[in-house]
Amino acid sequence: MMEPGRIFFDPSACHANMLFLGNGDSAFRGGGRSMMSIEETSKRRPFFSSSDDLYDESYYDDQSPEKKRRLTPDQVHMLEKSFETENKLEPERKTQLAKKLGLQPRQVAVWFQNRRARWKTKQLERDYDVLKSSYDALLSNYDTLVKENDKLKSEVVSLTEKVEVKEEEENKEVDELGVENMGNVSGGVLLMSNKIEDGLSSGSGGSSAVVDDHDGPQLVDSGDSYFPSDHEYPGCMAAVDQSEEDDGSDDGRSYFSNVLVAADDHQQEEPMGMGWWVWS
DNA sequence: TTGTGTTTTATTGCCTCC
DNA sequence: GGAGGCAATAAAACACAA
Repeated sequence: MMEPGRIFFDPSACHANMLFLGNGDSAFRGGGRSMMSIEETSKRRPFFSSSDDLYDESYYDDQSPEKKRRLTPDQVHMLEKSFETENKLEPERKTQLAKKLGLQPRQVAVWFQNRRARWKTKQLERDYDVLKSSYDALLSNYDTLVKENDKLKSEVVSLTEKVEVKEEEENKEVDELGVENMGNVSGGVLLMSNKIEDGLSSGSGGSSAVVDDHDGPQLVDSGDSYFPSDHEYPGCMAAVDQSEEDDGSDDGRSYFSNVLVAADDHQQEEPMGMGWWVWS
């Protein structure tokens, strides 16, 4: 059984690559690259007809030299390993890889180019997921805060009403006493003074006191926040923990990692000197 | 078997860097 | 101006459901 990759070491098979790819890596590049001629275009080879063909010896014997092939699993594996090490290809490494794999340098370059594009697409998907999780968490916390705020507002209204009722009762009492002690001014003043003192001392048990300062009752801040503390709503600004997804072999590097870095401590920072990744 | 969506390999044109 | 990167795209291979 001939190993699928061997076709690329076979001179006749290499001829097929040459026909399609031209004579060198830069043969098709812009500037110095020459455009593919009509004749060359017409010589495009089809890929393998099926994955079984990859291992079918007769397939290689029978097919015309123009047949374009998919890379063998071994070739892809080696390319993946190389990509994992470094996602960009210096000319020397490209030549070495091409020799090793029996491919044209141009094929290796194209494979790396396409592989980078695939990586970028995946990365964008991951970034989207992270952002969406972060957004959902923020939205949820916002709803909680709105509800809490409404609850506190209704409490304030209720307490205010109670204070007003009590004040009215006290005013009535004072008025009644004032009528009874008409002519005894000093006694009335003394009684009113005592009532006021009683009222102040009886309402000062909590951390916040309601007092009458002529402009209506107010909440006096005793140090506790009106709003729920950060302790009460932890992670309000933090993104949801992003665990490694899919095959786990890719990095969590983000195209907008700066945006999320403060929000997600768990976001993995890839060593950008091209520490590398693979997903299968 | 066939239609359809996805993946892979390769081309093209434009851009940037040296 | 050449080399190489990237986005967009073509087209064949592949996967899979009906």
